[in-house]
Amino acid sequence: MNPLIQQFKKYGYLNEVIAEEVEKRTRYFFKKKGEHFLREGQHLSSYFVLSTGLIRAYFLKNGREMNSWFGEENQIFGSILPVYTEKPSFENIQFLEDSEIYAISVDDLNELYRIYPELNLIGRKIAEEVCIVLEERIMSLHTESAAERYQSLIRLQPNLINRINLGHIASYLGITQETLSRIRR
Amino acid sequence: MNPLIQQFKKYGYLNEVIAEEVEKRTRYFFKKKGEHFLREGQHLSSYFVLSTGLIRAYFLKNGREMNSWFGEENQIFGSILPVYTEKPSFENIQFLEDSEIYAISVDDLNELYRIYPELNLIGRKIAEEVCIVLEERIMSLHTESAAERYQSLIRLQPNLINRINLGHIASYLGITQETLSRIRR
DNA sequence: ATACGATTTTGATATAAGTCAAAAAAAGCC
DNA sequence: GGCTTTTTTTGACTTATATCAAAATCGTAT
Repeated sequence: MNPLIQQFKKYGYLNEVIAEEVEKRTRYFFKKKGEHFLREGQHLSSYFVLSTGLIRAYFLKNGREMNSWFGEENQIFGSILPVYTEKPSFENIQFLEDSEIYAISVDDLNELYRIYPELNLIGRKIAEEVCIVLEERIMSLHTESAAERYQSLIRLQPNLINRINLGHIASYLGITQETLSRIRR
Repeated sequence: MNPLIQQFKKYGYLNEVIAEEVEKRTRYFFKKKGEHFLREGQHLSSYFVLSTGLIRAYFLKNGREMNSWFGEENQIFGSILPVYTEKPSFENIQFLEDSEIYAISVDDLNELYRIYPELNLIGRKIAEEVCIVLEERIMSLHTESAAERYQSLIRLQPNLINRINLGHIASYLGITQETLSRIRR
């Protein structure tokens, strides 16, 4: 059973028939550190899971890279936004470590939603859980100082601190790396 | 057909049977300006729509009110978070104008999801659309200056500026009202 | 061990936004 | 219309964080 199906099963019952259909449409990739999964402008939406590795999503703002999120092993994530807006993605997705990735395209997934409507239960719960994560991030950006945001990150994703360099973390927090260095001290 | 059902129908097909069941479970309220719909600590999750009126969600941070969002007519919104975390809501919801509100409790909705699994399609699309709105807010808080965030608000919800006082808007933007007053000038 | 590039820290200064206090303007109310 | 309360603006000063420059440290390949 591939890791993507394992993730789906966390959110609701997935019968054998549907699991088999997801399996058929799942693609496996091995990518080396530094490679990109998605580049800005490509319109390749998908949900995916890493069995090993680490990933970041970033976009360009005034020519500067800004990290929007990091992903570790056994979390489900994806770029959903472009699917609905029909705009090309402004998001870049890059591997920060050698990674094994299992992905299903949103086109394939939409086909499965159509054929097996009960799969929408899982899709709904995933989206609702994403909402909660996004709300926490909003709270953090809205109300916390730079130092507090750093503490929140440590609380929510403690492993990241040891796997990701200071510049990337600072950009995720919306501060400069000099400021983060001073906070750490 | 109540406004809540109208909103649901924007996201996908809703047959007569299900629409009737939603109708039965919809509650109507009239609330005067200043009244609360939800207060912190109450665990009454629901989706709702205003046919007339204006609403704000806020929470307390160091004894100070911080606005997290505003809602106008014919938008669907709700406090979903507490349902999943099983924690009491930290969110307060208050009417900024006399309002007519149509609400369905999340308990009722979950019952309908169970009986009519095809309703999950609509639930999924609503949650996915909420994700997009939240992502825009994150981008704004993450990358923009106070003045730019004010411009973004004007772009996304232009009516609010005329209906909501400066203090509330400043708190939503994460700045003081003195700063917003200076930005406006 | 040495040397190289990448990453992190430190220092000096600049800027955006906050704080506190008060005045001005607008909105409600009898 | 005049009075009170709320909202918005203005001013002086403070603080958090950014910027620019340089030094120190770390990681890794030779």
